[in-house]
Amino acid sequence: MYTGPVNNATGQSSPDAALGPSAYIVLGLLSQHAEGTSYDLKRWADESVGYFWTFPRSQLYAEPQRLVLLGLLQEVQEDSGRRRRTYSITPTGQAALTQWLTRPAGSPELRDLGLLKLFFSEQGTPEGLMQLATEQLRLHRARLQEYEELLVCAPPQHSKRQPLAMGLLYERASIEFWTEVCTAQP
Amino acid sequence: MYTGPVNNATGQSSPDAALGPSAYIVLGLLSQHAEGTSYDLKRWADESVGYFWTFPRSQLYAEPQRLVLLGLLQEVQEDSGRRRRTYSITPTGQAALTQWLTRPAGSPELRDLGLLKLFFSEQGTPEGLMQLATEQLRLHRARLQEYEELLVCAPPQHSKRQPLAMGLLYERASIEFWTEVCTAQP
DNA sequence: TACGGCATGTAATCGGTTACATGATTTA
DNA sequence: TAAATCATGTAACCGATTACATGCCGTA
Repeated sequence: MYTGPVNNATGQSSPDAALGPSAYIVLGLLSQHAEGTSYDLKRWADESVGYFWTFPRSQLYAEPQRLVLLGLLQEVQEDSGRRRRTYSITPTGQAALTQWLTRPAGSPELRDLGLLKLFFSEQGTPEGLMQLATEQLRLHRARLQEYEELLVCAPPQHSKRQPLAMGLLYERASIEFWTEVCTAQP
Repeated sequence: MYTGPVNNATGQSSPDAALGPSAYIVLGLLSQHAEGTSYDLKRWADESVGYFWTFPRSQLYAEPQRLVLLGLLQEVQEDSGRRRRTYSITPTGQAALTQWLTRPAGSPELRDLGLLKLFFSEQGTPEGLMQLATEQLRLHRARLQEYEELLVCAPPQHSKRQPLAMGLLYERASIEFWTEVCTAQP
């Protein structure tokens, strides 16, 4: 039985309690690079986290605005021309970022559309299944090659090379898997 | 037992091109099992696709409603007691499902919060990083064990065992990876 | 100077998540 | 029969995606 509304909030919410991952991507990128516009963020993301975590460009316009309102970012807007906004991280923002790093990350999911289709593949034709498998093989092979090239010129820091290493392991596993799917077809 | 009215839609057959993955999960599950309530869907999902693609329970109330409006599902509501809704797939829905299967799935993403934190781990402490790595190791090991047990009693069809096989590969790769992260720390 | 591509932003919409709420059934 | 648990639904909010627009700049 429900005994009434539980409202234990004092109206003073912990500032960064419920930020999404993309908020921390913005904070993280602005912590590495001193400052940047939404467009800069887009470029930085595309060649780093973008390889395993993507989102549309418009997020990088909306998200910083929210973070400014929360005091985690500081914004400077040109007063002429394009009036573009340049963001930088505040001490509060930096604190929120490092505090986020200490919280557990939880269990990741594969969330793979290809696997989903495979799971329901009985509803389709064997040819369709084969198409799916060969498409996935092609994509994973391309990804793998891309990663191998990236690894050559990747920055020396562990934190930047390691995710790439996981990418390699994942792509190789995927290639093994879809190859197996291909050959297991009657 | 089910005496309620059939809620049928205007069946506008305009392109279903823009349905999200969860729509197809619902369609797929209702294609395998003849019919079911939202709660049934939840149970089926939890013990099948739920291992690599999760979503909150409330989705399984909202999504079928949308699909009924589109004419892809048929709904029968009890007229007494809980007035619960039982859904079944229509021929149109079945067609939408099989057609979805033929469309390319695209490149999957890791979208792993742990990797994200690792990527930004320079902003934190070495101890925090070690915590992250050991947490991830623990979670992946638990997942791996779960999958191995599932494999024993999994249904014989390829389409159901194969995603599990990918799960095994992924978990093993992840364990290898986070172990390496642990030992690479100074 | 016209054009194409790079850069920059907003609005509308919708799916997904969280929180709220209650009915029905089993069990202590 | 009270309590716990299973089962079922709705509402509000918000992040994320899509679509819409337009400004600036290098170069042909």
